[in-house]
Amino acid sequence: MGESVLRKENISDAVIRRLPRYYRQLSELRARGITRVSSLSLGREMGITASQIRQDFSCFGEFGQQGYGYHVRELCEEIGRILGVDRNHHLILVGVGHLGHALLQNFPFGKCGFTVDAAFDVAPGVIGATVNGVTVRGMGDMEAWLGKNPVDVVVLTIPREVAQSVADRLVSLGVRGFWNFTNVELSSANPEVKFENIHFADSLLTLSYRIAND
Amino acid sequence: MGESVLRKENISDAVIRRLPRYYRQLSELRARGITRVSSLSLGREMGITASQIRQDFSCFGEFGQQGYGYHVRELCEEIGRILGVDRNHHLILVGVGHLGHALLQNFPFGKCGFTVDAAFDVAPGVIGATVNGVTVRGMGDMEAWLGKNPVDVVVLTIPREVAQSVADRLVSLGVRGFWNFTNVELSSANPEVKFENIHFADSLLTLSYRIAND
DNA sequence: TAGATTGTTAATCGATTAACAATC
DNA sequence: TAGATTGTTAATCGATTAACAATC
Repeated sequence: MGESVLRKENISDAVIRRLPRYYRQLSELRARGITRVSSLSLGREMGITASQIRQDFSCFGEFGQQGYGYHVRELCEEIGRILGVDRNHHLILVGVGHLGHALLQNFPFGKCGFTVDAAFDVAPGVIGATVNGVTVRGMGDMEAWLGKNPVDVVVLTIPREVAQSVADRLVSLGVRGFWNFTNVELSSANPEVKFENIHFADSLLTLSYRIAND
Repeated sequence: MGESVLRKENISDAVIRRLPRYYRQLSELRARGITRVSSLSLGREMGITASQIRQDFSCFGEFGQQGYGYHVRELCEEIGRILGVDRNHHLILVGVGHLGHALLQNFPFGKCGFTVDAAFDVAPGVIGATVNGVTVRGMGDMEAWLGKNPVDVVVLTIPREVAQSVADRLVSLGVRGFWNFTNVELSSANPEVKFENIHFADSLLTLSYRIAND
């Protein structure tokens, strides 16, 4: 028990997307001082079957104990490790507009295991500024800066028109992960490069559909 | 052909979530001046099988023509109607912090079919201000204001601690749709109430997982 | 020990893909 | 007409749920 090695070859996207929810729920149980949880009770709280929870966890190891359930802190830390919360990834943000600014100010990058090393923008007005401890640099400095400071992920909060070209440029500089807030589908010839999209408009439109239909 | 009535009883969530992507892609084809598209070519551009595209569309009507394919403008408008882009929904935003501010400034609510009627906050500093044409009111005014101005959707950009209680309050005032940016799972006893979540942290954590694993 | 609950195997369900007759 | 492509039915694939032996 307790080995956080990958046991299954192909973890489905559906499973991966449930992991952060487990992590959140377990963190909350922890905060509430609860030390033990069964798949049944966790499932009830999350609206998920106990079966699914056990199946999901079994992709990554054996974290429970028959007759007892799961130790909340251990399971929470285990899932945190699976998600990479302890890896101290490095990240930069490109595009310090309203949204980029809001993320720099509010978003708990640290809690997700990320350190924000820099921000970049084209507007002379913001270049040189410091937002929540992060220095804003000119986009022209990206090559030199990334040469010395490799990063794992780039947050893209730039206009959609330039998203793909900026992404291409960053891929050529070694970036392999993009947190994409532009409402376009980005792609790369290199399959190692991962894109995670936050499509605001898509999200609101599904809500629009649902309030009018089901 | 061309009837945008619901033909299937239960449209799966997966289908609904693909609709905005179709809408985006078709809008782009339109902007590029392309008038005709087949399920095969649309699928190639989107990384989806032609079969799936035809299955998806057939949930809502018969929009194509054998031997020809789909008329881009018609199909785009049809999907826009399905998503409710033409319904002129009304919306308010609650929580005018950095993120709320950014959404008010940047997000194209109008293109999604929404009119922003007001914003609310607790901070005396922002109450009375106008952000991108939207007046910020005190949360104490919500009851009176919503009594006179019913809305379809509330954007929640408030601290997570107060999210559920504010949502409850709004549900009791007749709100049936929430665009939830707080990183908590909200719920309502009323199954008519829909929650659409944007979980930033969950999204970044799945990216964190993927850059380290597959 | 008896009861509880796991991890896993088997059964079910639903979603995706393939195939094809209909027809523009 | 011949070629292309639809909408739909059938086949396949994968994900969820149920069942249960193992065991704490």
